[in-house]
Amino acid sequence: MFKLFFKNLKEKVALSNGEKTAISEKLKSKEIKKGQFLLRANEICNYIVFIEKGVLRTYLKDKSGFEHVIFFGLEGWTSGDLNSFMRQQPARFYIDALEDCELTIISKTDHDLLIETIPAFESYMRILMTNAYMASLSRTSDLISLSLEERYKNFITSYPSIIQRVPQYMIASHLGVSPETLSRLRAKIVD
Amino acid sequence: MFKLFFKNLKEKVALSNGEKTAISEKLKSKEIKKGQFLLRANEICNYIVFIEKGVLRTYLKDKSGFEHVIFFGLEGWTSGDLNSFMRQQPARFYIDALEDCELTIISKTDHDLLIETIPAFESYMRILMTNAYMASLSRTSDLISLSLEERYKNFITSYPSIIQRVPQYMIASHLGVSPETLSRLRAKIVD
DNA sequence: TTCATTTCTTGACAAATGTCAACGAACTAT
DNA sequence: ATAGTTCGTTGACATTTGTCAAGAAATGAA
Repeated sequence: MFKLFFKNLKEKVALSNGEKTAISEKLKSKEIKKGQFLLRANEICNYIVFIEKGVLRTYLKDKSGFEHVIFFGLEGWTSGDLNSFMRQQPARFYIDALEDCELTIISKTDHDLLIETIPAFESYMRILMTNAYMASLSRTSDLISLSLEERYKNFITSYPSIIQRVPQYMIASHLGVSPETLSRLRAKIVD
Repeated sequence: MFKLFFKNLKEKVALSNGEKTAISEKLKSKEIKKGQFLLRANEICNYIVFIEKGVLRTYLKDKSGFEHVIFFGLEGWTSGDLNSFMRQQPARFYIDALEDCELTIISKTDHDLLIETIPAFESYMRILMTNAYMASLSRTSDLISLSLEERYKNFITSYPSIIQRVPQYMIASHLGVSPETLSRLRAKIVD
């Protein structure tokens, strides 16, 4: 139970047995099937999730109803609408399962409690947020400064497993272009 | 000294006088003049900075030498190449002053020490990183899902003071378009 | 003020990407 | 295996944005 979560946690912070137990008591497991939603826009995001198994997609809809993928979550990653979770405000994102998923989840109440009572947990969250921020900045930098071809090649080499597990039109959306444009790029690259 | 920094800090975490003094001892002030660089790509980012006064610009150069603005920092914001700072690796970003700046700075060594010895400081950094991540995600979402016109209007209403203090071609770069395109958009909006 | 520099605008054209539609391939459920 | 659905590719054309060049406007320095 929570196996990958604790593996990840222990890679980032030192943890006594007592702390591990205390954290453990606040965690819950949740399964969702392919196609099901973990969260929809305008709902309140009640927990952050750690992905033990499966693939989650986070996306938003623009005012024309078009979906834009914000990110994919694989085993070992965390997911959730952080803004909604932290501020308990309506979510901007939808999160659904692209494969059957096993998740470890922490509610807002328990998150706040663990932050206050277990310094190692606050350290963990700080490191998680710092890494997430750096990754997000890198994404923005790529979006703004690289050509589509460069972004696509980066993506393939950085996340080869996502390519295997996610339909191409969602990859296109994550790269910020239409499915047709990505398809044509791929045809061009083969030459 | 460090006035705005402590104001900001105290808004986010409770702080005893002893803690304030301990943090205070690790801070330094730095001034840089308009046009000077705080950091260049490939250098190591040795400190994170808190802006007491002035405007900083963070940007990167693509392989053609074109500059792309990642963000602007105003009074009350923090800046630095976080990835370079945290991992002590070569920076991807340039940071320069668009106005004369007064900065409060923390070195990597002192940052690490404060994180380890003062829980309130780690809380502060966690909150800072969480907010930065949420802001970055929001930027990515906007970039990927909004039209240029929507992004520009958002920018104007969210950061009216930046419009006053920063040349338009840098705003264009931040929005991810050429100066000419933004100029034409503005001409269109006037109608 | 006056000159030099930087910034902004505008036009003409090129390149990249989007949109719509058709079709075929791949996948799924029965 | 088959029928229905989803996904990927391709073509034709529209739209958006970029590029290059020229000149106007704004800014800053002497």
